[in-house]
Amino acid sequence: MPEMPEVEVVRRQLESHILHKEIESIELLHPKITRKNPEFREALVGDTFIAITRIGKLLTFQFKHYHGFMLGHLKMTGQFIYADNQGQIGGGHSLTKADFNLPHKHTRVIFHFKGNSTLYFNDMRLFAYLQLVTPDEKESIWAGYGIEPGTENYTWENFEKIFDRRKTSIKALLLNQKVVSGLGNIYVDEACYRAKVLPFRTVDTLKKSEKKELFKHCSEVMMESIARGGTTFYQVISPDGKKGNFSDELEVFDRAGQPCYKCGNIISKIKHAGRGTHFCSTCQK
DNA sequence: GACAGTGTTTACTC
DNA sequence: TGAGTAAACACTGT
Repeated sequence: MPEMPEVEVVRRQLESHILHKEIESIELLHPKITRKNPEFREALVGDTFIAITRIGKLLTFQFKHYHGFMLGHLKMTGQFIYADNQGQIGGGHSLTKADFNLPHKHTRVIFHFKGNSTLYFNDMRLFAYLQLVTPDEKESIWAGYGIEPGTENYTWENFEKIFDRRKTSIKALLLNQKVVSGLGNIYVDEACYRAKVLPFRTVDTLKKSEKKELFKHCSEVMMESIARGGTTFYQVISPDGKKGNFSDELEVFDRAGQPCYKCGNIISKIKHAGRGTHFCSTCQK
């Protein structure tokens, strides 16, 4: 599910719940999640999370003692859920881990903290991972990411350069994490709609004014989504067990066959760049 | 029951 | 090097 706004919401909630808590034990329920690293548990038990950062959709955890990082990627269906020592999800509202049947058959890793709180890492499809890396590995992985909305390197000067010598489609370019980091299928479709460009156009046909619109809306759509807790369709994704409500703001994604809010034309859906792609053929050129 | 589709990324082609 | 496709997997919806 998650794109950058959803991962950022997860990061913030994890930060508020698990920092400075000592890891008492770890249950590894599926070897693939930790990339079959036999030292995973041994490396982290007794240690403490001290920082959680993010680049694009990649979470990066830092520890008090372990000299290295744990990278966490949710891919399509990964989720973290936190339960406090009373079993309350997110540490104190009406939901409990019984409401989520935790742990369940898709729970892959469980962190037990001193004081009896728990962090569950669930993933249905087994694409997600929690991986230990050295500081050098972390640096080189981070260096591979493109410019990211909401950070200082997301400037018009840098954005304009991503179109140089490229002939791929707008959608394929914006989905490429090495070029722009954080955008996924939902927000690319939404940004193209707001910028009034068709996502399958090749980037060499874009006018400067259109590139400027994309620059603006790629960032705006993600910032608005973070403010609303992200986009959630049918799975709860955040450690607090709460749903984001940015799905109420989606103008084209998942709206195939329904009328465009601006012109009333029916929203189209095609497959492009290997992904479901939504657009209004009247509003977007 | 079979099969297409799913929000990500990467390895593999050409 | 860039671009397109399939595959990793387990579900849901038709």
